[in-house]
Order: sequence, then C-alpha cells, then structure tokens
Amino acid sequence: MEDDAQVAAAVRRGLEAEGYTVDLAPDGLTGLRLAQRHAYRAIVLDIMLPGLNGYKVCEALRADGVATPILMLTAKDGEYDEAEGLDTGADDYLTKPFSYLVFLARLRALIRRSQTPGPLLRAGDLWLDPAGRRCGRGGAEITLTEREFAVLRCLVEHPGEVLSKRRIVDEVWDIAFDGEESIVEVYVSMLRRKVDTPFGVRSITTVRGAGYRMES
Amino acid sequence: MEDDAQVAAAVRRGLEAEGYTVDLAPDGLTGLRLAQRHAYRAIVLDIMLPGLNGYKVCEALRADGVATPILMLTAKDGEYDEAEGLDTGADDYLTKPFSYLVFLARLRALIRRSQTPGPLLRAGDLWLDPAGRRCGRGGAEITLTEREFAVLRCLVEHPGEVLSKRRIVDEVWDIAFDGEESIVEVYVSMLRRKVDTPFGVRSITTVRGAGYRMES
DNA sequence: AAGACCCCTGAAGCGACGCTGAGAAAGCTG
DNA sequence: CAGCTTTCTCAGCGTCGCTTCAGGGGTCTT
Repeated sequence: MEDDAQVAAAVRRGLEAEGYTVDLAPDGLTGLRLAQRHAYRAIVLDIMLPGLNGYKVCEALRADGVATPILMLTAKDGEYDEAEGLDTGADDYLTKPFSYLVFLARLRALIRRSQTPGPLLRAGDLWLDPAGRRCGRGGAEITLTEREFAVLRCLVEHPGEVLSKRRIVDEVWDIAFDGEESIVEVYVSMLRRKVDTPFGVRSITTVRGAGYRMES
Repeated sequence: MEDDAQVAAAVRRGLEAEGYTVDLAPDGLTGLRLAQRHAYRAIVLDIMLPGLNGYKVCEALRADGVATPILMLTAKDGEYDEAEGLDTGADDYLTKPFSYLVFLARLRALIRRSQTPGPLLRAGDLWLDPAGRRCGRGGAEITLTEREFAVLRCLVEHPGEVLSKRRIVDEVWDIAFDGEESIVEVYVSMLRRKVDTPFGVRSITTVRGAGYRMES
C-alpha cells in the first residue's frame, strides 16, 4: 500500500508534467464516486485497491453506463486476471511492474481511440474541421493560427450562446495562464478580420459586459 | 504447455528456414498486442493458450478491424470447435496433430489467398504499397528507408488529418521510445526532400503548433 | 454633456517553433 | 574488419505567433 501510494504519486506527477489534469482516489469507492460524477477522458484502475477492488469498480462503472476508457493495472500476471479484466469492461490492462513510458503510451492510445472524429462544425456557411485543423467560409479556406482556431472553435461549439471572456480563456488557454482576459478581445478582433470582414458579414457579436456570441 | 512451447519453437525454426520472419507470443494477450501493432502477413493461433484463449484473441482482432489471415490450431477434432473457430473470424483451421508439411502448405495457401492485388495507399499521385514496401509519385519510384516509409505511411493513412508529432512517434516508433518528438521534424524534412521537392509539390503541410497534414 | 467604462485594433518585443546541415552511434554487408 | 547505410541528436538560424500595451472610439450613466 505504502508502495502503491508512492507509485500513484509518481504517476500523477508524470502525467501532470505532460499537461494532463489528474484526480487521485485513495480507495475503490472514492474512485467510483469520482468517475461517476466527472467526465474523465480516461480512468486508470488498480486491481488491488482498498475497499472495492478494481474489477468491481470497473463493473459498477460499466453497469452505470460510464463509457470512459479504462486502463487496468494488475500486479499478478496470472492468466485469468487479464481475461477477467477485459471481461468486466476494461479497455486495456497493464501488468506490474511496467515502465512509465509504456504506461504513458498505452494511456495515450486509449484516449486517442476513444476520441470520436467529430466531422465538421458549422455556423451558417462558416465551417471548421477540427481533425484537419482547417476552417473556411463557403468554398474559401481561411488560414488560422493555433490560438485563433481554438477561440473560434470554442465559439462555434456553442452557437447562439454568450461566452464570457473568462470562460473562453478557461477553455482555450492553459490552466497556468495568468494574463489578462483582454487577450480574448485581441483574438476576436483578429478572427473578425479573417472570417467576417472579407465576406461582409458579422458572425461574432459582442455582448457588452457579458462576452461574445456566435450567430448561428 | 511444455509440449506446446517445443512445437512452437520448432515451427519457428522451420518457418525461418523458409525465409519467413516470425514473432512468437508466449500467451494470448501478448499475441493480441503484437498482432494489433504489427502488420503481419499471417497469424497462427493456438486455441489452447495461456491467458486469452485463441477464440477470444481471434474475436478481439477482428473486432479491432485487423484483417490479417488467421490459421487456427485446435487440439480436439470435434466439429463444433472447428465451426466456432471459423465463426470467430479465422480463415482456416488445422487439427492437431498435424504434419509440418501440411501446416506449411496451409499457411502458404492462406498467405497467397490473402494477397490482394493492391491495397495501394494514395494521396494525389503519390502512392504507397505497404505489402511491397514501395513508394513513388506517378510513374517514378522513390527509395525510402524503413523509418521514412513508416512515417509517410502514417501520414498517408490519415489524409487530410493533422497528426501531432506525439501521435506519429507513438505510431511509428517503439512503444518505449524516449527520444525527442523533434525526430519527426527530421523525417518530415527528409521525406519532403524525396517525395515533394523533386516534383515541385508540397504534399506534407506543417500546421504550426499542431502537427503535420497529408494533403489529399 | 461629461465622465467612466468597455471594447477595438495597430504596433512591437520576444519567446517558441520548426527546418536543416553536420556528425556520432549503431547496424548491416561484403 | 572496413565501408556503407540508417537512425538519431544537436545546435544554429530564420520565421511566426503570442501577448502586452497604448491610444482611440463607442456606449451607458449621472
């Protein structure tokens, strides 16, 4: 246990260094609760857990309709353990001891596999292709920088809804971003110049004191 | 088990003497992993396996979209086993005990049958033949090293989609590769010099901050 | 009408990102 | 073992994008 806690802490540090946000549960039940309440991108589940063991947590989650990909960690390399792990609904398993690199690669593969392609976002004749990272209006393609694209995407994903600058910063910028919210103004300005002005339209509306809205 | 391991080793020696390259998995799950990651020309699958049994491995592979021909080995000669084997997606089965010559003949037949004329990957007039490990643009053939080919293949398999360096590393390099992602930059640079520049085109687009995209 | 507040946008510094040539290390071939 | 190929690292350099700042305009309140 002592050992496990250390491994868990190390894994957490590693993942956070990679830019992931990590919630750590000390026991099975806590983990189950967390997973039921949050929409995680992936769950790493140790079979040996105080309280509910990993199989049970996994089973309970699947029974609950939680579809989040699960990576199971098992200490034994017994045959049945692996099969059972997959049977209860885990998407992958890893036998201890494992290298951190292998762990990371598996986790990434899991997350990638679960990502739905999400074809094309549209707002009027404005279109956004997240997979190809392309954007355009009608037949014309528009070149956007990474940030511009992220901000526009954020807006297009919530058409007709007013998004505060705070919210846009939260969604687009890193957690650690400590600049001013006014950065959003700058990007909206640049976006309008690229996706609106040349086409004589105005799809991003300013709602004074509240934020911005993508007209649908 | 002991027995099986000896048979497996013998088969391996035999096949390697024939000029095949053989990967041997000690258990079902390892086999499954290997088969998911590599593009084998054929898979020989024992039903009696430690860990996942042959049926499950077979099923999992097919569910995963792996189309590699599978030759199933069964110890029993009961009809149902055979039927079940074929049901789960195996292409042929062989009942133990069998002679090595019969085994070899079946395997060859399987490989021959599966050689589809041209699963040729294309992107514009750029073509890639994974089976023959060849590549070219229009009528001109281009010589690529193993890595170059793998990177290009990765890109061509997802035309129009932006692939991050991280993802390319994950797909092309060993799972435990711990070098820098910038290695991808080097290979893209070399690829462009071979498949783009001589033809005055630019098929691999850099998407700053996001990755690379194969133009389709 | 004046002031306060909010938003727009052009300019500019600087840091990050990507490209490429050189070369070391490892592997293969004869 | 020598010579070749392949793979990977490193560092320099040019470019691009991110962010901040400041000045100006618009809008609402008092």
